[in-house]
Amino acid sequence: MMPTVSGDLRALNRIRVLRAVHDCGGSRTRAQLTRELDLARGTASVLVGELIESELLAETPAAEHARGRPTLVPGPHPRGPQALAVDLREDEWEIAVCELGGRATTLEVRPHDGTPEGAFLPIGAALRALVGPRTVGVGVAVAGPVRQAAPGEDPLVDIAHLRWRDVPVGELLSLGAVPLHLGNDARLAALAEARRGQMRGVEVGLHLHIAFDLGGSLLVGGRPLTGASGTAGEFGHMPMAGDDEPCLCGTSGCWGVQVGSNALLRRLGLPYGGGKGRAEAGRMLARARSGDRAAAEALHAVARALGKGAGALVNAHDPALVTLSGFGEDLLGEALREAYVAALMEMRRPAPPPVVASALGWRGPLLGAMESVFDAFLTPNGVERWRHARMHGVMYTTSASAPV
Amino acid sequence: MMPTVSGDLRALNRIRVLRAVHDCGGSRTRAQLTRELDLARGTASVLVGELIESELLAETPAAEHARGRPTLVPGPHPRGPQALAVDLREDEWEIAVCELGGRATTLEVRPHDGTPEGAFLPIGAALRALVGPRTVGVGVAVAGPVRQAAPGEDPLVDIAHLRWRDVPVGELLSLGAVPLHLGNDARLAALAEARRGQMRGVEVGLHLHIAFDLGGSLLVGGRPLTGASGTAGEFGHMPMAGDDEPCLCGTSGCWGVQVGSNALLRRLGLPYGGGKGRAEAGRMLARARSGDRAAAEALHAVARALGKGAGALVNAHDPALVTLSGFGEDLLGEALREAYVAALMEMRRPAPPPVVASALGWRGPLLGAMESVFDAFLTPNGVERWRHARMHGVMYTTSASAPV
DNA sequence: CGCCTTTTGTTCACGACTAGAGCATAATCA
DNA sequence: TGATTATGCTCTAGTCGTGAACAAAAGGCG
Repeated sequence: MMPTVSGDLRALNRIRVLRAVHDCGGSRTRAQLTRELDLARGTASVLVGELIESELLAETPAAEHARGRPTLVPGPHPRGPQALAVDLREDEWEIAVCELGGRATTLEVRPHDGTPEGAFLPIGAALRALVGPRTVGVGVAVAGPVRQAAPGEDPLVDIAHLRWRDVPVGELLSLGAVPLHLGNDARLAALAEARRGQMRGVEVGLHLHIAFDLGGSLLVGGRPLTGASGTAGEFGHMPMAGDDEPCLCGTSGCWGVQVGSNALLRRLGLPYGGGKGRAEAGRMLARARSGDRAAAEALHAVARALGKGAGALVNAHDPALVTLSGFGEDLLGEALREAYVAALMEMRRPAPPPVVASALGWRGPLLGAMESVFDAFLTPNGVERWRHARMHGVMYTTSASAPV
Repeated sequence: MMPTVSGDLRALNRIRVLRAVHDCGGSRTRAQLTRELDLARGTASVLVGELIESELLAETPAAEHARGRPTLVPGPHPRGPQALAVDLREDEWEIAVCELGGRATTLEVRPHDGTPEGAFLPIGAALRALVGPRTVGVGVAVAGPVRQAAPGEDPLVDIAHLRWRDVPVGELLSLGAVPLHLGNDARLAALAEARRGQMRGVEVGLHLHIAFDLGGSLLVGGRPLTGASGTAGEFGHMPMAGDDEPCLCGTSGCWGVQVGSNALLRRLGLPYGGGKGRAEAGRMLARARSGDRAAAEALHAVARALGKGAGALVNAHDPALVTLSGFGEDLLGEALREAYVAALMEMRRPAPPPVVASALGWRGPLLGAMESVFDAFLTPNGVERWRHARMHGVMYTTSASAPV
């Protein structure tokens, strides 16, 4: 992504325009974009013209006018690029179709039986029915680490709760040449938060996604870190809780064992694990809110564990903000805050990074899956391939026949 | 750093050439560089010509010839940019002068009395005597967190061992308009390791620097993360050791309390802390190597603590490699390795990231301080300011009178 | 010793890009 | 209705990198 010739400049500026339109959800006028991106009016004219011609953007009249000549609003083209996004949780999955600008329309929500085939074969069938000439990629959020041993190899998924080991999601989905972007749910929730949530404009942030257990991601420069093989953010498997309980990951004392709906149900002596108990956990949270002593005590214990670990992570990574998605919102409160501040180094206590609820809640992973597709598309390669495909009337793929 | 006009292209390519020369230590021929950077011969000709004219590079004849016309080797110019680098440890400091390409010449090594004034006033005097028209910045590595509350504000330093709080290093050094780059020693050791050590070419790596206690840095894309206020990498203040001993940072159970020369001496019942005991710790390590039971047991306990925490960090961040500098090299061995693997998630055990000794050892922080200066210099702003200064015969500074 | 081969440095015509100015356009305001 | 204002469009000027043609400086070889 380092331009060396003037042709690269044009490609880069095309992407700057598309990215700006996408990030603002198609709400800015062309004149505003021109100023924001510091382009000459003539340059913007040429750029937008090209993007309209290649069916990447379409302009609609602006609703409100000031004094001068009315300006237009660039937004998604009716035949423009589409991302398919999937959120696969331990107990159900959801598919949405998304356009440039970030509008996501949920098409299907269905439970699954907890086996890789039971989950991914129906998802694959549903996706294949949706793929068309507008599709630029499929993004899938899964509730476990996504591991890519070497670049080019198929990524594998493990979900300890469900006893999934080395699940070849790509094979099970059978999407052919359609680009597949697989990602961990917590990381994708963080990505969505960075683009359209509380993390907007935050240089360094920590996002924690609490569902059955705990996942997270460190956001740097608006992008979640991936690690060498794609499995960064497994903060739950650091021994920060001070106990020695065994964890399904193969070690013991893991922080994640103490945080999440599994931990809550375990503390209340209820059955947990295996991807079951989402509704039950919700009921317990409601009871805690309405004064049930035992439920409240369990919730506070979980909140304290979350706060302590969050404080330790803040010590280590110095984020400006901490956001919580999934059940995290329900854990916010005095118990969390006390444990959090107590875990902070004295140096950080005068101005502790705020801990706040995610703006996207449970929709984070799905929206992040969408963003991961558009992130791959809004690159010189991606956009040039689209233009090439539109010029020659072929499908958009990452393989062959496209200019490198 | 996003080019939009063709002039930015030239500036960017200038930097690509300078960066390549710097990173290879001035060992590549012009023809090699041209191929590596994928430039046309004509372009390279113009670029190098400009860089020589502005006294950034000088060409010397290549020692060995192949068949054709002999090529030249671009290297540092005799009147070219210089960085001053300082490594401030708890007990002594060192100053070196460095040129483009990375050659560092140590000028002075002196002990200090452990007070901010006792350390920084003499350093400031020494630096002011060295500053000249070639100076493009001063880099200082300090053995504690460097905190910048808001951009533009003077960074402050805390070193708990020495009871330093909010030390205004910039004021004490009084360097006037010379750009000052202050950094944590562990982070700078990681930076040096990424540029000229084992971390070369590693996308995601974890570096741990063990001195009196423990510091570290996560390397992403060849750059150490800094955090929101510059204090990322304080991994030692996560409660990963499983104990509850109080830490000078204000909390308890900190991993860093169990790792480093302070921990080693404490386990042996010897006096420790306050920036004293480096030599004593060295003697104990030698004793352990030569078979002393008590010393070996203490060393192994420290190594196990280091291994356990390193494993936890690898679980969380998924690096491809872990490097150890300072005393870390002495802690490598079976005790560390066992604790390390035991702390890894089962998923990571088939191919655990190697844990190896740093290539730069104790020189890491100093060389990292140098790299931090050149990192700031090898940017469009930095190089354009140098060219501007050389054209008008003025000093290089970050302030005023320079083109933005 | 002289000539051919090989590799590198230099020069220049060419195409591509953006900035910026001048002009056209389409609304609001008085 | 005409002045004002902000925006879109068109065209020229300046800059950049490419790539080909040419010059230069060595080694290889008879």
